[in-house]
Amino acid sequence: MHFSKLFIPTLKESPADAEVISHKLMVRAGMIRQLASGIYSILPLGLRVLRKVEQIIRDEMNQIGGQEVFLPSIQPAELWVESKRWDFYGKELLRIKDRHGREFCYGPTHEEVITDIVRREIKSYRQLPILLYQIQTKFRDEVRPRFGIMRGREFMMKDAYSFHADEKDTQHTYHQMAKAYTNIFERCGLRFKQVQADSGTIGGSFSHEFAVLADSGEDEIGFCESCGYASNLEMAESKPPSPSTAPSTPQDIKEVETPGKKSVKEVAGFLNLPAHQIVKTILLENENGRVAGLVRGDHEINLVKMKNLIGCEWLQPAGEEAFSKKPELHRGYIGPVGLDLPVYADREISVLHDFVTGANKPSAHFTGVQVQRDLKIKEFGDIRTVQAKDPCPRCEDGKYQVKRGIEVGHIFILGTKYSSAMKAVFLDQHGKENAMIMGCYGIGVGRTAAAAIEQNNDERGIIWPRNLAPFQVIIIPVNYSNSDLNNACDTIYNRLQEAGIETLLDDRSDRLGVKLKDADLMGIPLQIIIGPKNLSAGQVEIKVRKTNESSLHPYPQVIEDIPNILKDL
RNA sequence: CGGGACGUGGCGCAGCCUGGUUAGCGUACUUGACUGGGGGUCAAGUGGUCGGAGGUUCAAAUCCUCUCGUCCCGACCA
Repeated sequence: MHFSKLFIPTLKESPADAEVISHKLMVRAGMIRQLASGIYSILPLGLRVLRKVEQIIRDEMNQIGGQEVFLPSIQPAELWVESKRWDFYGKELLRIKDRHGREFCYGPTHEEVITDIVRREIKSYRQLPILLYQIQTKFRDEVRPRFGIMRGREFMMKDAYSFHADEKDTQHTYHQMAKAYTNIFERCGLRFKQVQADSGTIGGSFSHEFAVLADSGEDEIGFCESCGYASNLEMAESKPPSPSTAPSTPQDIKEVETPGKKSVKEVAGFLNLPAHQIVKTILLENENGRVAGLVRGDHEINLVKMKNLIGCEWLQPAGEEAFSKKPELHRGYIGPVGLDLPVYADREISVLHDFVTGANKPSAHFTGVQVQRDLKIKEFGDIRTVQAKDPCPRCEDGKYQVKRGIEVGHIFILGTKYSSAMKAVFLDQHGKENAMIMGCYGIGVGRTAAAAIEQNNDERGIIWPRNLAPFQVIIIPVNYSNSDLNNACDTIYNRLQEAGIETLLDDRSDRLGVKLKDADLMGIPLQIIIGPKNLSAGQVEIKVRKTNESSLHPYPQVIEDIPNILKDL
């Protein structure tokens, strides 16, 4: 392709509203433009990259027997009512009405549609399993879109769904899928981790995320270098505490005045005690009312883990009205002693002695509190968020590390959540009717491309991993109107094209500096720079974007070497 | 949804506090000349009525009210 004919509007400066590096660079490199909050137009250069990601995904999906489909993005409300998600999905579901007033939504995901298709067409265990996937635009009316294409409201996603006759077969596909995802992200040149994850709104029994390690990531990943255990921090297990020996003479419970001392830090400082001798009481609400959670003062409560412990639908911090309705509760002075609520405590609490809690009255705390003697705990469990340097739950000496990650893929086993609700059933060998077991598997296509930029860039621009690069090679003449240079460029260009190497020829009349800056910005892996002095000496310069190293090669022999040079990038 | 900020040619910004000439700068764009190995120089140009509506005033980019949009920080997700 000739640069002068392409629509690649590069920019010298980053737009003011771009925050993360991938967003800035995608806009500057002329890959995307914003239309509205979280809604982007993909320009030619951007589309080339997305197509690369898609092709890798297709390839790996097909490898494990996936069949590509293309489902409607506009979906009738009835299906969503059937799955109970019409109400449950909330405001994120973009709802629309047609001219007859019939309700539809713009699909944020496609479990309903795919389950509907499968239940109509598949009746027998003989037709199972089946794995269908699509690459398509989704719409989620996010509370807060941000980071450019990384968290858009409209975005390109690969979603796959599998249907099975039994659990074992579901798990088989799940593991194949995990392997395929690993292949995909490796081929995309990403550094990532497969981490244990919560199954979130979609529900189900087990689930992994694929997280690309990057500081701009919105997730936190806890992992152990020793044994390889890795989990989203919202699910990461903590190691059970080792039993501590109770002091022979436990302190008596005593009320102390702590005026104005509300936070753990303030109370610990005031009483001259370490933070882990303070027990925090967090007031929460779920569908059944209020509950309390207890964690050590130096720990943070983990709502996801606590929700799973309780087994409730949802769980969130109690709002302000919870305090105004219950005058006996005082913010900063709540404690579990005599608290008339179900109290769930982190396991670490069970080995504490002589600790401090709020006294449920203003400006007072209890000291010398003992678990057995003073507290009524409904259940102990792992409800705290692990921290860096915590011991690994899976091996002897490992310690947690915590890094940020971008969730680019997520795989779930859904069980029969949708198939039961929507009656997707089949007859087994014995002629008995069963609900199909389902799995679902997503990859954010644009997010994957953005994540690749987050991991591969420098002050000059993008450094595309080879397999995602919009072009493999860019030919940059110092002056394309010079006939010698022009000839050499055309020769190289034609030969590379014939060899199936995607090549961009910068035939613009701009000065060299402009062309080099753009080439660096766009991140094309290999630059071939052709100038009059080198050429008359029978040489051209080859520069590797990643290392910024350039070398002179004899022309025209160099043409034969390019494929090999590319291979090593 | 709660908290904060911003909206001035394509892009990046100044002007606003303390209303008052033709709204300014950089860049981009057009034309010409020179130049030609890292966003070059000079010259001449094109392009905005200051997000929108209402108000105050002799006079509003500037003050007030409302509104729309965008971004950032926290609870959700590919």
